[in-house]
Amino acid sequence: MMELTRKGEYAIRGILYLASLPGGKVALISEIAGVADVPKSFLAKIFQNFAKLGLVKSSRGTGGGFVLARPATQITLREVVEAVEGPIVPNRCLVGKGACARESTCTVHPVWRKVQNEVVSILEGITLEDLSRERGLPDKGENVWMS
Amino acid sequence: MMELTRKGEYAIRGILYLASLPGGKVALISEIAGVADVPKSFLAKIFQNFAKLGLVKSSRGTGGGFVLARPATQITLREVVEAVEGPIVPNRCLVGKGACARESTCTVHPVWRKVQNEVVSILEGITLEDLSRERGLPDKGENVWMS
DNA sequence: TATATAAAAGACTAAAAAGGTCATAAAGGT
DNA sequence: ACCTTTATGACCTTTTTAGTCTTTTATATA
Repeated sequence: MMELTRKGEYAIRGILYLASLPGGKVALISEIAGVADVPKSFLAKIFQNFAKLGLVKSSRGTGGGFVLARPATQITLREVVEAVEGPIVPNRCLVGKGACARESTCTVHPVWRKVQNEVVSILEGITLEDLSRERGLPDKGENVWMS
Repeated sequence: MMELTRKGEYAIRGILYLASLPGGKVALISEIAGVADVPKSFLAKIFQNFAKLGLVKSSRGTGGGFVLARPATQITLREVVEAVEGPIVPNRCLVGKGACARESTCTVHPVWRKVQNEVVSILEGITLEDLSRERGLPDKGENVWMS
């Protein structure tokens, strides 16, 4: 249950590479695909979508490529994940008002709502910066991510 | 992302009906399917699996049918969900030791681990009893499930 | 023992989603 | 012009989802 697709993994690896680059440096899709170990034309699709959604900026021709549209501190993991996988919704019941006929009586509903809130808030709390900044060694203590 | 399948929904609705019955009362698959509004032969598969996993007990022939194998207070939503959907694993990386080559360097890893722990602990904290016992009216306050 | 009743098992299917690939077009630089 | 690089859209294969249907096996009861 709840599995990230390959597309999602690829997307994260790709954009994370971009975030690891010195600010403003553009990267070619073939470069990103190489480093992130993702089929090139598949990653291209993913990044074209990122560009549409305003997560990255693209430019064509010589010297073109991709850059983050905003600083890595201002892009959350939630945005990236939702960009590729769609909204985080553990159950059809939660997609929108009236989507589920049972809504008012269903006792499971609030449980899924809570799951949704929990997951969203975890992913919202992590930026690309957090992820591309190398973690301190485990025995140094203070691992922000493990609860 | 993270969507419960129809099978998962059906499973929950079905077993919840069983949990709502006076203890020890058997129900026919056709009865459960009717009440839970699930295609009968599909639900049959689901319940055969539940039986194998020891969530319900089945008996054939006249007077046969299905009963919960344990009291509703001792079956968690986690068990039910994992019985149909498999383990709760937000990312391939988390399925087992060595499943992911990047494991030691991947900074996203701990985030998924945390998501997994959160979700599992929410679902583990809810029993079929909690779900079949009707909730108090919303304005009575104290809704245990909404955070 | 024959019969009706119910779940168990397994084969089968259609439709959708996942996971790509490829050819061509359009834009930008030299 | 020509080369580089992204954009777009058509296409494809494999896997998963969401079932159905038939046959078999177990059980109670007349």
